[in-house]
Amino acid sequence: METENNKGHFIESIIRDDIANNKNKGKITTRFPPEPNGYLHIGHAKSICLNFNMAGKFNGKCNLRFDDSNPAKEKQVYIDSIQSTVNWLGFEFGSPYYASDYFDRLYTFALELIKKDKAYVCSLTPDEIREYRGTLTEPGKNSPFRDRTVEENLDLFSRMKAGEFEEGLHTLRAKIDMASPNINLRDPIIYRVKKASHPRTGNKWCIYPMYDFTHSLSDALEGITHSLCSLEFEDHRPLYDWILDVLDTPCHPQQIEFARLNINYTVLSKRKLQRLVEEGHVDGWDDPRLPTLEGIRRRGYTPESIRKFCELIGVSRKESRVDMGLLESCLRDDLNERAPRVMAVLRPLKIIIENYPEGMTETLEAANHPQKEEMGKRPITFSREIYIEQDDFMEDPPKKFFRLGPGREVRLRYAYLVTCKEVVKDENGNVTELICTYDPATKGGNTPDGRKVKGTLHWVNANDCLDAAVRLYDRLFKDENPEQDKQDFIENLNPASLEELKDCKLEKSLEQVLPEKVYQFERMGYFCLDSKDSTPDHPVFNRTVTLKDTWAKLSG
RNA sequence: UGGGGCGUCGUCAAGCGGUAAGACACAGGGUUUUGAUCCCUGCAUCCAGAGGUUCGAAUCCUCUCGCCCCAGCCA
Repeated sequence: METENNKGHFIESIIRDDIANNKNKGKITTRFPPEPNGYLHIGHAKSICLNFNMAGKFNGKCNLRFDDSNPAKEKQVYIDSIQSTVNWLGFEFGSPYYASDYFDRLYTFALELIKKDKAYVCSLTPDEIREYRGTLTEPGKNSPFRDRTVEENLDLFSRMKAGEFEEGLHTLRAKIDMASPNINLRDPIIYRVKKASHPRTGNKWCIYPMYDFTHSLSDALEGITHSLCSLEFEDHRPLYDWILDVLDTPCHPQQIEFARLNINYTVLSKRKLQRLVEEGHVDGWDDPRLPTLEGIRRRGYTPESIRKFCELIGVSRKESRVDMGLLESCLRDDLNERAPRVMAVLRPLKIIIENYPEGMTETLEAANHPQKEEMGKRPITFSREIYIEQDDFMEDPPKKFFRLGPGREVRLRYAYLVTCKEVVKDENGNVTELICTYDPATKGGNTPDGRKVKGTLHWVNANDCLDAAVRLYDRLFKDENPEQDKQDFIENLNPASLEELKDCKLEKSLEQVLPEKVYQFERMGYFCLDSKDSTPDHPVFNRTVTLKDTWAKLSG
């Protein structure tokens, strides 16, 4: 799949060089460090693939580590969901790691910092801290508590840990430089009091380490060699390095930043996704319209297609917005290979074949995949009454329309050639039924006389089919970039992102299928059983993705 | 008008001083019992702009322009 001399993206180049120079003894260890405060989305998939693939490619290891240092936002459900999602994507991580498992060691590191006079307990209020921090263009000023003695700091910090102080009264701050042009270096807070119960450590702690402190040290403790993160952490790298330089740590991982993923016609920020769910614009975190991995999975996306997508988009430092069409293309590519073909009529129009014997039923053979004989064949039944797609008939068709019309002949896939003899309408002039004739010589859809038929339609036997509901999904937003400032992205929601068809007729073989198994409804797209709302009595199918549709493009 | 980044085809993205890969999209054509798949073909004389260095620059230098990130006791 990849050429031998392909050097890969810039991170891969760095890793190759490091291995060539025997840095870290030639070992590679990466990590995927989600905070368990939400569900994973396709943007996380990029990071997951990057980290696991780099480790895999160079005989290394990738840790799944929960960055759980803020109990106010984190929950066990997210921890569970994240693990199963990473596994579903196809990556093995053994047992997960938790930053919370390092709380004791992190506390000891904080003590070390204090003893080295590189940290102090600050008793400014939150407002004062902000004030003292300065602005983007003005330097900050030193906290009046900056010169507390080591003893005093040790005492105060241990009392913070003991729970003697309420939230907001004291913080532990790194003593760096209040005049630094990099705001992250203006004595960043590294510990705060938070009297919250933690999903894993319960009430053991009432002080919790901040991200920069936790992350750099967790990386070092795990022997991470390459700490890959997104661009917005670039400004944090000096702090990451400062912490690891000042403290006596097992190693000093290299932080490398890359651009996070953006995709058009959707949003990929936890906050925005959360709003969509909480305000009820979608039906939960696993709504098939959402770019969450649980949503995408329910929709019918395969892990393989997501991994392929992540490979194709590349890794760079340029902020970009990838075309949703590429994701869909990866999906179709994969589904085209593995999805069995089947026939289903979504908007039924009844056809009566007047010269076909009443009460007769024939069993015909249909291929499960036109290009893959090994996928076998299945029986389908045919009778006097069948359904075809409403869109496959036009009373007054344009010349380029080669489906059914009055007097026209088409092929019913795997069955017979039929000709439309009569159009039956109701009192409002709506077409309700078609009377056709069939040519017995064309069984199987063959034309022994060699005559050409342009159109081949899918159909379902009216006397031997399954009733089902089918959900047609479209993009969630109308605009390519729903996050444009000025307007609220909610206003950009596509009102037609979900259309539910309730009177669909499916071929009988679909009777006992499992969710996540995707089928191609020939000429209609790829579909799978919904994992949540489907019941044996009332099956519900989701449209995973449409087929490429040249005709739709031509006909507007 | 503080600091840190980024600007190569419509969208991603290779390229690392030797004369613009690839993918998606798009446009033509062929095959086809899915207007699907598959198969051909085309698609940046040009790399944000302007100067400069060089035999030679998207690649080096200078300046200009544009966009993104940072002032949570979030990560």
